[in-house]
Amino acid sequence: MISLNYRDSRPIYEQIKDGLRKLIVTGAMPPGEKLPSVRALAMQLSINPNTIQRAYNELESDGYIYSVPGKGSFASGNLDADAARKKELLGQVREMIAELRYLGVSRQELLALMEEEEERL
Amino acid sequence: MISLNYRDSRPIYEQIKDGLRKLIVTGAMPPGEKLPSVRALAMQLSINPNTIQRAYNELESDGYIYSVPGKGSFASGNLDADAARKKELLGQVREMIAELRYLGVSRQELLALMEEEEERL
DNA sequence: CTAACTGTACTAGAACAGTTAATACAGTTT
DNA sequence: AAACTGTATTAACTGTTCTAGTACAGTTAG
Repeated sequence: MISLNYRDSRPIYEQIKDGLRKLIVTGAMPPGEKLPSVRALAMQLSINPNTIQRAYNELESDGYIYSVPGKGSFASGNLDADAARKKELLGQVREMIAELRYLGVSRQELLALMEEEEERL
Repeated sequence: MISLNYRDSRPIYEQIKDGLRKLIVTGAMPPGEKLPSVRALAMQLSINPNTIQRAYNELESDGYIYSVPGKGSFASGNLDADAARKKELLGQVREMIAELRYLGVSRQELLALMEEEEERL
């Protein structure tokens, strides 16, 4: 479900956040679906429950999930979170495209990249 | 020339790396041009020379600059470094575009983003 | 030649972030 | 009642980042 890369310089809780957010925005984890419990996911990934809790906390702050003590944590179809994420991504893509153009990547090459991604839908 | 953001979670030496790489890639720092000395840049930014040295070391490892003891450090028009950076950026852009599409960003919106960047050249 | 510059190297320490560990408590489910 | 849930707290360990101080050798300008 989630895979960790210990060679990655990014902290584990960030990798978990990214992994779960990806599952949610792509619809693999539909709104209302129950996430694995803090302890269960910790055991599955062989890491400390506190690290999972931190990831869940931040995902809840960002509006991607909501947690109910005693019951569990659940995916939350949150439009505000999506809008914020979209804004963030667009800004990053903009910068990268600018650098790629400086690096000599042609307009056609970038368009081809987009078409490629288009077919994957 | 380079600006530091202490609120940024990224380490200072990384911000310096990114800033200098950007100057080099965009041609603002043409091949052969002398970079500020380790001590001069450290004084200008009010940080420790060791931090600058670390940034320069990594930039040299990545092929963006070359350093000559006693003389200084210089921008190095390195095609291999550019190719590696290009590959890295393309991979990231690819992932982001995929996520943006899932977030409901239309093909037209992405194309508009590219055209926008195109006009800046 | 000498003084002031250059990159480079090394050690030591402070500060911080990330992670683990061990408990504990209260609400929910079976 | 037992086993689950999220949540909270405290302590300790580890690695990274950054600063500080010092040193050495090559280069350049006076």
